[in-house]
Amino acid sequence: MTPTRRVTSSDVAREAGVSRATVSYVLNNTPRQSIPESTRQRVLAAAQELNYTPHAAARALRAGESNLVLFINTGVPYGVNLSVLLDTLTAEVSATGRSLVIWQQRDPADLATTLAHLQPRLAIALGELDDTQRALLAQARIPTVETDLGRDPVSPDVGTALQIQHLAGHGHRRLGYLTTSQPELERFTVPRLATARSTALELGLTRPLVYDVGPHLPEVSVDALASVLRDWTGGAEPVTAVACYNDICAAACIAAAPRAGLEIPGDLAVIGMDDETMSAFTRPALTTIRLDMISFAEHLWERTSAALENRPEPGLFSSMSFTLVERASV
Amino acid sequence: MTPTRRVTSSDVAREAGVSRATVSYVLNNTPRQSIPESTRQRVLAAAQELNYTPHAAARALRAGESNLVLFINTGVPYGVNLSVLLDTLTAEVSATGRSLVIWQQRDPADLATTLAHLQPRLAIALGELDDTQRALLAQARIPTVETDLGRDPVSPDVGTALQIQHLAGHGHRRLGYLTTSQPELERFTVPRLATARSTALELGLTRPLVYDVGPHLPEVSVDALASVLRDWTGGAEPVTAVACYNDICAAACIAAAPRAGLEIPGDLAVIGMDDETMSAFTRPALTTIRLDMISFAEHLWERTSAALENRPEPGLFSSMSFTLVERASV
DNA sequence: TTGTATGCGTTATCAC
DNA sequence: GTGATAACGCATACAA
Repeated sequence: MTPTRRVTSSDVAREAGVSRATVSYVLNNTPRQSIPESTRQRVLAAAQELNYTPHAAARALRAGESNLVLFINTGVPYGVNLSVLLDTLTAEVSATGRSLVIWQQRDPADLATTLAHLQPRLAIALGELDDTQRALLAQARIPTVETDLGRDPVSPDVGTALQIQHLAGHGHRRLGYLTTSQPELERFTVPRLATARSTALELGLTRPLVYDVGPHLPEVSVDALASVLRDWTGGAEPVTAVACYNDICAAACIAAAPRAGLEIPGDLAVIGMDDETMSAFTRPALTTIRLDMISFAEHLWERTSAALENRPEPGLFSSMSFTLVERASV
Repeated sequence: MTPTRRVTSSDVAREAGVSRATVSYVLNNTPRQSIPESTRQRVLAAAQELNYTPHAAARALRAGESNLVLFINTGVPYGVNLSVLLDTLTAEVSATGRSLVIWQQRDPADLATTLAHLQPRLAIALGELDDTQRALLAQARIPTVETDLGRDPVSPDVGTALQIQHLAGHGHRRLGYLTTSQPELERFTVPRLATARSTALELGLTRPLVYDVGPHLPEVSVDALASVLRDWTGGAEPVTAVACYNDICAAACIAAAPRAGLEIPGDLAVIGMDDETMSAFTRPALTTIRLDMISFAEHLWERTSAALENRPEPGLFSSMSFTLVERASV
């Protein structure tokens, strides 16, 4: 492991017997500059031979901007959906010669350091930024797109609407809704609950009963949930179906039902959201809503690169990308 | 949005009535240079006022190295575990004044571009790199730590061993093992299977029967699995317990059992791995192995920063960090 | 084709 | 002790 110096464009220039300027022109295919083929080949060969890679920092310094796109995850827990989003976005961004880089937020205040280290050209925030962070990004003049998972800020919440419509389509009039109070998820839970309510209203259903399973999804008490289900289904006007914030809530609900003496879907229908991998293996298998994350990622990048190039914003995210996954719980 | 120029150290110097050198000395607390308090205050005030942030690229160019630590995810799907690992590692790294940045690998060949853009000081790879990638990192002289999720390359695979021991402790002598052939997961599946076999051997159990549920976890056929379970449990020497590569396989197994006329845990015990969130809500609730990802992340960073500072490698990852989560499926 | 200036922060060296 | 000058790191693009 000899501590060899970095290969710079000077090395290539010397090797090829030309100036550094020429090296730069050849390697960047500068259009305004014609280079004879023979020289070009010599330079290319030298670069190849020495395994030359331009120094990113120097390039960024000179260009005044970097090639990085920063993805800020404010705390949305990872699942298949986020996984696919990140995958697709990464490919999309790298196709433009840039790199997508993900930053997992712990302390919002650390954003300053991260920005200073990275100097991204662009930022995509999943979840909600606070005002200090927005100011920071604005001050650094980094165009930023804030987004929800599968929801364009201006698009309607099609997923939740689909849940309610599906239940109504099966004749259910009195619904329950399971939500969570996990703080990082507020940005998602609040609008989903609102959509559930308004869709039920539009469809002429009664106002859904709501239960908050608590702030920590892995620790949902199945017994407490069972007793809620008993209450909901026991009265004069029993709830016959439950829509859930996500598949984890739904799985808990499916686990709780038998303890309340309820059979699914006979006594109680349950619909989830997100189509997590394990949802295919609950008993009965969970009916849920799947979002085509690939097209959402493409839409998101469309919006982002529009911001980058001062193009007009693209239209709404297509509602066709939400599909009902019909299994056995409704 | 006035296209104001960036604030540079020259601006601060002018504002404070000193030279750029002095600004640098003050802002970096350079030990070899004494600065009187009055000057220091003036510089600090000016920097504050102008909201000065040093240009990362310029600094990196000068220093010859960046403050970035690159986390390369070669394709491990996101779940709670990875989520916690990333969270913890991010905090750990940022405590040292660096930034952890995550790169989701799509095309292994894109690593070259990413490295060129980022010039990370250090790399941590989750999953297996190919030789081209290793060469690339070596050539760029970026110290790299390759790792598995929860398994130090030199530590024994305690998790899988625990699974088998737990089943043996409950009197099971004939085991089945469920694995997957998803290519990105090979790095995990192969050693786990090997450990399952060797542990069974050590414990005097019969050699486990193995079934591969296929390359794509979300599409496991529950029916096919049910028929395998029938085979396994039907012979003269029936399998009485199944250990699974992960909780998803285990959930599929729990879903398949009733179709094979098997009751869990009465006729067949099932144990998973990873303690996914939904595992608490299967029926019966899944017994599984949890890894304390926080301590694993700390260990990983320990190892990584040792590589960085040429300190000796720390010891093995403590096996105490694996715990059995006893629920109802064994 | 090439010399040279430019972008920005850091630090060795030197002057007061 | 205090602070300024100047050179350096590397790639790029204009003028010659």
